This record gives sequence, C-alpha cells and structure tokens, in this order.
Amino acid sequence: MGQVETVGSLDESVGYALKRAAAALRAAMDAALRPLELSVPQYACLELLARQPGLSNAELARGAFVTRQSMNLVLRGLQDRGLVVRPETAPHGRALPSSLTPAGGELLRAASATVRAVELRMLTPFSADDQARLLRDLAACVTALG
Amino acid sequence: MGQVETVGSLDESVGYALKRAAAALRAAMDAALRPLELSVPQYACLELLARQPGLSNAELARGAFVTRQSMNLVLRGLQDRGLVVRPETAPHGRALPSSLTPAGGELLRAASATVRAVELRMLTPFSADDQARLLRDLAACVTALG
DNA sequence: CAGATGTCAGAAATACTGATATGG
DNA sequence: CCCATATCAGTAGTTCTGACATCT
Repeated sequence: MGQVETVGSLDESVGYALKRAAAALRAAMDAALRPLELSVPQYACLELLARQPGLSNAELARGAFVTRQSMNLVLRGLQDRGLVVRPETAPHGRALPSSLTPAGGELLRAASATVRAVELRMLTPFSADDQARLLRDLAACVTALG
Repeated sequence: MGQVETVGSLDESVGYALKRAAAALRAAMDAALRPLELSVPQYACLELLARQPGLSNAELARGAFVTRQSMNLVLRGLQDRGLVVRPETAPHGRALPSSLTPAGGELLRAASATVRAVELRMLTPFSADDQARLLRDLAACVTALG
C-alpha cells in the first residue's frame, strides 16, 4: 500500500511532477514558518514589501498568487500585529502603498533565513549551473503557458 | 506599475519560480477543465482511478495533494454524477476501493486530452531530452525536501 | 499495542462571484 | 469611455484540528 507516488505512467508527467514539487516546498515552508506564527502568504507579503516597498494590495496579491480579497485579509492581520503600515488616504489614485515596520523587518529577517534554509535543502542535489538552468526552465514554462 | 513579475532578486529564487510555474499550470488546467465542469482535484481523482483502479479515499487524497476530507467531498460529487462507484461495505479492512464508471471513463478521456494539450503547450520550449531532465530535476527536489 | 483508515464536527483561511465607487 | 484599484457582501470549496471507531 501507499505506492501512490509511483502510480503508472503518471510519473512521466512533468505537470504532475511540478505539482508534487510545489506541494513539497509549500509543506516544508509551512513547517519552517510555523514557529514564527507566519503563514506562507503572510511571509510572501513581507518578503515582497521588503524588496519593493510601497506595493499596493493588488500588486501584493499578484505577487503572492492569491486573490485581492485574501491579500486584503493578510494585510490587515499583519497591520494588527504591527508588522506592516498603510496610509489611510491614497497619495496617488486609489492604491494604498504598504510598507514594513521595523518589527516587520525584524521578523522577516528570521523568516527569510528559515525559508532560505528550506530552499537550500531542496537544491542540495544541484550544482550552481544546474540551479540556474532549473530557474530558466521554470520561467520558460510560465512564459509558454501565459 | 504591474511589474511584480520582476521584483528585485526574487527572480533568482528557485522556490519562487517553482511556485509561479505551478500557479500558471493550475490556472491553465482550471480554464481547460471548466467547459467539462471538472475542477482540478476532480480531474486528478479520475486520472488516478483510471491508472490505478481500486484506490481508497486516503490514497487518492495523497495522490491529488489534498486532505482526506476534501477528497471525500470530491468523491461524493463524482459519485452523485455517476462517474465513480464505491462499494458500500469494505471488502478488506476499512478502505473502500473506488473505480470509474463507463461514464467516468468517457469524461476522463476528454479531460485527459485537454490537460495533455495544456502540458504540451507548457513544454513547447523544451526538447525531449530537456523534458526528461526537467522531470528528473523536479523529482530530485521532492526527494531532497522529503 | 501501533498504524492506517473512514467519518464526523467545528473553526479558520481562501477563493469565487457580483456589485459599488473612485481615480488615471 | 475604458481600465485598474479598493471595498463590501454572500456563497462555496478547502484546510486544519481534534475526536472516535474500525480493521490489520
């Protein structure tokens, strides 16, 4: 029993392998972030804001692959915890640019280190060149689909 | 605006690229299966049953990367539509082995063709060797994480 | 006994749909 | 006018957690 992992020719499907790898990464990240009381969408939001301060809710949603409504809730949770701030009035258009608080940056530092460890573990079998190639291949998949 | 796709050094993260590729594939599959009134988990369930008849609910859940509870609901929906059958009593232990009905096999044929087209589109940029390598790389990621 | 399974229940996070309003 | 954004409401599907019983 339990041989679902080796079901027939499903092992030959790149799509299935992609889904399986993403699921494994998601599970590993979830476990790594649990001690920090951060969900994967919450972590993604912090990471995006650190690299590009001032992103709007809609931009964060696209970057984290969730809906605007979900990101709105994530954002409110992070605001309530004092990790993120948003102006009450839009300085330009309707978008409210979010940014990290010092506490948010502090927590992100720890979360980022943990997540980086997970990614390094995943990439253990790969050389630097192989990693770069895998990165390009995945980007090519997105381009071909979109 | 809208340059979330090229946010700083996030483009250098294999984990982010993996998540993005999986999201793009999921969206494409979802769109392709919509005309058949099948969700991705429902399709995965049918595909798994076609390749390995008699799988239990728990085995299907693992194979489709969802919880047992979710797969239970998926299974009931497919049963109500006459696409899947399950015995009322367990022939061995507690597991109820599911299997496709002729109607289920029929619908799966169409769904499988549509999904295969999506996967082929995704793999357009790759040679046969590159596809095999990508498949091995993704499997290596899972092994390294698990 | 331990382990896997099926099932049920409640709480939480997420997504989808549709609608409204505002600003470029 | 068209488009993107923010927001709200309702519905639905999914996950998580915990629990219990059954079978090997």
